[in-house]
Amino acid sequence: MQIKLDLDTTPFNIDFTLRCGQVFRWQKEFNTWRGIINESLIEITQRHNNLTFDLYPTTKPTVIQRYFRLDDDLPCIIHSINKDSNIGKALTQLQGLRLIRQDPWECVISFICATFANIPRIKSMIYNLCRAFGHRITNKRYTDYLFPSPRKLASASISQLLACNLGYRARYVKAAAEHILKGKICLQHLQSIPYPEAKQELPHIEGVGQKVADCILLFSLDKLNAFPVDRWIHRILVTQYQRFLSTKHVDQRSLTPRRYKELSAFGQSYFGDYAGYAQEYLYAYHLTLPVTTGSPVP
DNA sequence: GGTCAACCTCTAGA
DNA sequence: ATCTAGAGGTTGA
Repeated sequence: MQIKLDLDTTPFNIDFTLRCGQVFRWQKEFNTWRGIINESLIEITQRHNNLTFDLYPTTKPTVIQRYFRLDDDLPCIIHSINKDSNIGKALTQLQGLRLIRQDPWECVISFICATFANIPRIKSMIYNLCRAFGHRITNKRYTDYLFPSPRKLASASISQLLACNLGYRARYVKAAAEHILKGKICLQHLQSIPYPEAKQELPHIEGVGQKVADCILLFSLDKLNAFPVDRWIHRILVTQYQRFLSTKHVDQRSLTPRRYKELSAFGQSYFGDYAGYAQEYLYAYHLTLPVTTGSPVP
C-alpha cells in the first residue's frame, strides 16, 4: 500500500520523526523502517513524497495517518512556533519532523525507563522488555515482539525485570503496571480531558514525575501544548533564552521542581498552543548540533 | 517550601 | 585496553 503526500501542505520526514527521541522501538534497515503500530508489524519506506508500507496482520491504512499525525497542519504549526532565529534554525534544518501519536501505555513505560539514561540505553531496555515479555509476532521476513501488556509486566518478578537491565527502574515498571492493572488510572480517559487535569493524574504512578508526565502527555495523549524540560532543554533555555527568564533561572545547576514548573510554563506561554512541537524541534536540533554557550537570541 | 545524595549500568570519548 | 563523565529524572531524607 502507499500514500502520496503533498509535501507543501503535508511536510513529512520519517527519519527525523523516528530518530528524534520521542519513540524507541523503530529500526531502520537500508531504507525501510520496521516497527509496530496497533499490534501489527509495519514496514514503511519514504521516497520523497511517497510512503510505501506493509502491515501484518492486515490493518487499515488510516492507522498510518493517525500514528504519524499526518492530519496535523504542520505548516501552520511551524508558522505559529517560529518565534525567533534560534528555533528558526531548528525548523529549517529539521523540515518534516512530526510528533507522533504513540500508545499511551508503551509511552508510560518508555519514559519511566528514560530517566537518567541515554537514547541507545533506552532502546536497549525497551527491546529487552519486549523480547522477554511481549507476544512474539512473525511475518514472512522477520520477527518482532509486541509491547508487553500491563498484566504481563505486573506479574513479572523484579529479578526478571533486572535481567532486562532496567536497574533501579525495575520496581517502577512493576509498580506502574500494577497501578494500571488495578484501574487506579485510565490512560484513555486522560486523552479527552484538558492538559492541567491530566498532568495532575500521571505523577500518581511511581517513577512518573513532572518531566515524564509531560512526555507522556505530548507523545501519546494529544497534549500538544505540553513542554517537557529535560537537561538539554534546560541548557538551551538558560543559554539561548536567558533574556526572557528572570535571573534566578539562569543557573545551570539541577532542575528543581519549582524551576521545572517555571521553565515549562515559560515554554508554553512563549511558543503557544503547539509548544510541544517547539520543544521537540529544539531537542532534536541539539542531537545534531551541540548546544553552544553563545549569545542569546533577540 | 527548598536542597541533596542515591539510584543501575550503559555509552561515548579520553 | 581501561577509565571517567554523563546520560530525555525521581524519590526520600
